[in-house]
Order: sequence, then structure tokens, then C-alpha cells
Amino acid sequence: MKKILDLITGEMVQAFTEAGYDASYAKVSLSNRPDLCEYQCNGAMAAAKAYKKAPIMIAKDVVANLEKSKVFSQVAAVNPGFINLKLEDEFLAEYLRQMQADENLSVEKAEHPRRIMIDYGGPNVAKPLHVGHLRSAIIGESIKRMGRLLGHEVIGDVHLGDWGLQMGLIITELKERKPELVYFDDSYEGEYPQEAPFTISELEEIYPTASGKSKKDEAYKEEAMQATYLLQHGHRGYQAVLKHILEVSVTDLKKNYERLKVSFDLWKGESDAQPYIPQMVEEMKQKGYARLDDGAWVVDVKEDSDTKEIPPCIILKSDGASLYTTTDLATIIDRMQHYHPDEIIYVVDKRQEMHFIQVFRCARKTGLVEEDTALKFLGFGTMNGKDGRPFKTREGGVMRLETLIQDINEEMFKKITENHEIDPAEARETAKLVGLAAIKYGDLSNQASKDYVFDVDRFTSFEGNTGPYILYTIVRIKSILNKYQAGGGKVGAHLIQSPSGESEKALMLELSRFNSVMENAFEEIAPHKICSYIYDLSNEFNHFYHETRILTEEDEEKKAGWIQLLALTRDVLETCIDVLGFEAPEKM
RNA sequence: GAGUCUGUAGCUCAGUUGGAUAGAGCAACGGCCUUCUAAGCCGUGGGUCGGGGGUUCGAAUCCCUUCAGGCUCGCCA
Repeated sequence: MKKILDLITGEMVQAFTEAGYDASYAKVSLSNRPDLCEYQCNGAMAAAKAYKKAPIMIAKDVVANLEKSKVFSQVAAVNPGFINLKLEDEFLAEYLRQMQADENLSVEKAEHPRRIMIDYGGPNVAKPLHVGHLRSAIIGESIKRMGRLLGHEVIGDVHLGDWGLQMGLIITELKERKPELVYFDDSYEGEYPQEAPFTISELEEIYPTASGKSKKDEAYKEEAMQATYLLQHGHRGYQAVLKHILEVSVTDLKKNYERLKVSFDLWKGESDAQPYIPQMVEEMKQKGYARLDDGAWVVDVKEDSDTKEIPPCIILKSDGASLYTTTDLATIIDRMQHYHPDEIIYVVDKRQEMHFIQVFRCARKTGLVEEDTALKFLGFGTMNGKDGRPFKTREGGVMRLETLIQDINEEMFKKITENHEIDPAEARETAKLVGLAAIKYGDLSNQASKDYVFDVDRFTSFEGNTGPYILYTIVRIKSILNKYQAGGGKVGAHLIQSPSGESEKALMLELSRFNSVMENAFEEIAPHKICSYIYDLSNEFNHFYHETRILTEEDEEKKAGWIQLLALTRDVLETCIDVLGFEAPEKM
């Protein structure tokens, strides 16, 4: 379905052209003076110079051509040259009727669907998820859902950190604790056990222990490095251990991501990229992209237009080992070979921007990706505590995601049971839904690239620009619709009517923006725009709700029309929160 | 030191890509429930848009400069 703004602009283009002005000046935008108008066009002022004419004259010429328009109920030329517009009620109502009939609620599927891979998550195996993983998961998931709503093929990849010294450390520690395991018997040639020799909680304890030891004990560290080397060079027993680590870890990670309603299509990791490295490096050397510098192999990626030094991209360390840059490049090869995406979006901490600039440039320069494959970096800011410093537990440690979610759920449960008589079991379920909305909305309502303050009290509040407030609005609507149906009314059997009041029209205007908001939010990879939209929409609804007695309305046709309007509002809100990655309960 | 991002009400944040009188929420104060969920709605107060200069009909938005803070600056990821 066409965007309402495009329909309006189309009307305006005609008026400009008929008056002898270029169509490019006919751009219409949402009014920033709702007291004066609903939409506005500032083109007359921009055109003034080109036509050497007073802007107000141009505006008047244009307005004269709009008198008979069926789109506008009011058109006014105002000094110095604004064109103020109000929409015809019936035009707006008809737009919403079409929107309601549209299976995608007016959002158009992309004409040329793209295959988009999103790299988000990035957890390390053998380590619990902590709050540092929250943003990537939440933002990435939302972008994935947005893309799909718009008809793109989106593939989410968790990109596990499952390579490097950490694996060697775990193996070393495990060997020290249970040297009798067959994995450490070099003469063993049989099948390795199916069952992992550790649980997730053991694993989570083993890693930090090993890491701590390696910092104090040089010999221990040496052994871990040796283990890493052996693992990476085909040691059967160690590879079997790695497999166990992965299985145990991934099972646990899936469980935790599930709690966040975050899911990945691919559970690939850094280790999956390793097979591509030798040939990749060889080719870069042979084709002359890579050069030896201080013993390391590097690829120059600086460009003339750079305002700063972009250091060369190191692909092999001076000891011959690969590093994360190498892995990220090889991952691109893997992705291109298996999926050939049109676009890869990396949802990563913004502090890694330089690294990805290097990787992207290197990938392009060496031909790992073609010209038409877009590589995008979406860097997000730090999640801070109320003190403005990175979010920590009260003791100053890293907070596990599980703990954070539990705390929020507990807080929600308290609030729900305080305010209403409710079955505790039901309250638990509701608390989970509302808690998740609190966390996600709290995060997503901020611009991704900025640092933000994670304030539990504020996020879990039902007042103001919060997830719970949005859910509350939805629940209110559902409640009315349920009552209407319980009274024998049918939702969906009638049509939305022309608005009969100001708050009703304001709600309708807000609804009509839906497709354009969704499209724009995805274009700019900006979930916060959806948040701010549903907040506005919720406000408009609550305003309308407060002024209008719906169920007691005696004019049945009017009532039925309102019910449709409510149903549409609910559908739009629920579609939006689904894109943001949470859902509303039936009651709260 | 170089680069980069940020700076908007007491606090937390928006600001439709240069438009009219800079907006929300929280906090403060006042009003609205015998009627669809008051977890709501309405209103009041609160601003040198970090400072200074410029570009133009018009700047929180673009350019220059300056101040403050964060982050990044080759073999960790």
C-alpha cells in the first residue's frame, strides 16, 4: 500500500506543476505545528529563489490549485510561505479501511527482497551470558524482525566466540582435574564418549579458574597455549573436548536467549571459519595484497580521503598465528560461499568500529565481497548504571543476564500483585511478559549508537515512555474488544468511519503513518523510531479513550466503527512490539 | 598527542535530515473515578539547545573555533 505521505505529496506535485513550478518543491512533511495543521509543505520558500518571487505568492498559486482536492479539507498559505494542510476526514478513513483490509497492515513487502545476514550475539562459549551481551541480542533481533516484516530474507548468525586461548585454558584445567579421561590418553584410538565430562555449571567455573591460574602461573599458561596449538592442529582428543564444550554451552545459551525471545538461524562460530584461513592468507600473499611488516603479514587499507591513520590490517601475527581479524575475514568467505548475502550487518559494541573498518576495507580490496554486497557496522553504546558507569552488580562484578532477568521479573511480580488481586501463577506469567517488555523497550527506545542508563526503576514503571505503559494500552484495548464480543458484537464485521472528533482524528492520523515509520526505521536501522511511534500512538489512543465512551455509545454504527478503529490500533501496536521482540498479555 | 563520538529542562531521553512558539517522561504542584483497567487523562511551573563566531529569508540541525566528557589508536577479542 502506498504511504499516505506519498499520496499527499502526489496531490501537491500536481498543484505545483499546474502552477508552473517544479515538482521537486512539492515535498510534504508531517506538521510540526499540530495546532495549525496536520501536514505542511515548505516548498514555496525553497522555490522563492529559483523563481525570484515572494514565497507567499508561490504558496498562494499552489493553494489555488488545491481548492477542489478530495484529499484536503483545509489548505492555507501562511506567511512567510508555509502551506498548511488538513486532511479530508473521509480520505483518511478510507485509507485506514484499506489498511485494515491489507494483510500486512499497509506495510509493503520489498520490491527487491534482499538476503541480509545479521551478525549479533557474539557470546563466548563456556562463559555465561552477561549484561554486555544484552544490547547486541535485543537490537539484532529487532532488526531481523523488521527486515522480515518488510519482506527481506534475513539470516541471524550468533557468531560464537569459540576459538583461541580460552579453549586451551579449559582443556588444560580439565586435564589437571581429570587426567584419567580418555581425551588425554594419546594412545587411545576408539570412539570418544557421547556424554560430556562436565556440566554447564562446572564449565562456567572451570574457565575463570583456569584464566586466573594462567595469569599467575607461567608454566600453566604455557601449557594452555600448547593445548590451544594442538587443538587447532587436529588433536583428536582435544577436538572431542571442544565438541563437548560447544554442545553443553550452546544448549545453555539457547535456553538463555529463549528467555529473551531471541533466536538465531545459524549457530556458527569462529571455529567454523578456520578452514578457510590458510588458502585465504596464501592468496592474499600471492596476489600481492599482503606484505610483511615487522614480521607480521598485513594488508594496507588506508585511503586518500582518510582524515586519520587507518593502520594496516594484520592478517597473520609475527608468530604465524591468526587473530580475530583473520577469523572475521574468513567468516566473510564462509558466508559468501554458503549464503551469498546482499548485505551483512554487524551488531557489535561501537568500540570495535576501527576493527571492522579494517576488515570491511580489506575484504573489499581483496575481493572477498563484491561491489554489490553491503557491509554495515551498527555499533551500539555501553549500557551504564545509574551512576553513569558501566552496569555492574552491587558488588562491582559482571552481572549475569539470568540474574538481571530474574530481578526484573521479581520486581514486576511485586508491582502486579500489589496493584491487583490476581492468581499468583498468572501473575508470574504476566510478570515475565511485562518484564521482558521493560528490558527491551528500555534498551530499544534509546538510539543504538549512544550509551544509555539502564535504570530498573524507570524501565519497570508503568508510567511514561516505557514498555509496561505500551502493554497497558494494548491490554486496555483488548479488554474493550473482549467485552464488545461478549455482548454479541463482532469485530471485523464493520468499517472504520470518518472521525467525529479531534482526538479520534489524531489517533487515525497516527495510525496512517505506520508503514512509513516501519520502512524508515529499517532503512536507518533504528528500532528506537518504532518505540517513539508506538509511544505516540499509545498516547493518542489513551487520549481518545478518555474522551469517548465506546461500549455505551447508542449509535450502533458509530460504535462498530470505533471497535474497528480499536482493532486496527491493537493490530498496529502488536505488530510493532512483535518487531521489537516482546508481546502483550491478555490482562495485567 | 591524533582521530572519533557525545553535550538539549533538576534527572532520563526525543527532535520527522534547514522551517513557524525546541518536545516527551520522571521528579514538583493542581485538577478528573457511582460509567469500557486511575498502571489512565487534563493542566501549571521549569531551557543562554556546552560557549563563541559564521553560512541564509530561517540553525538544536550545516561550516569554523573553543570548552568538557567518553571511546579508539598493529600483532587480545
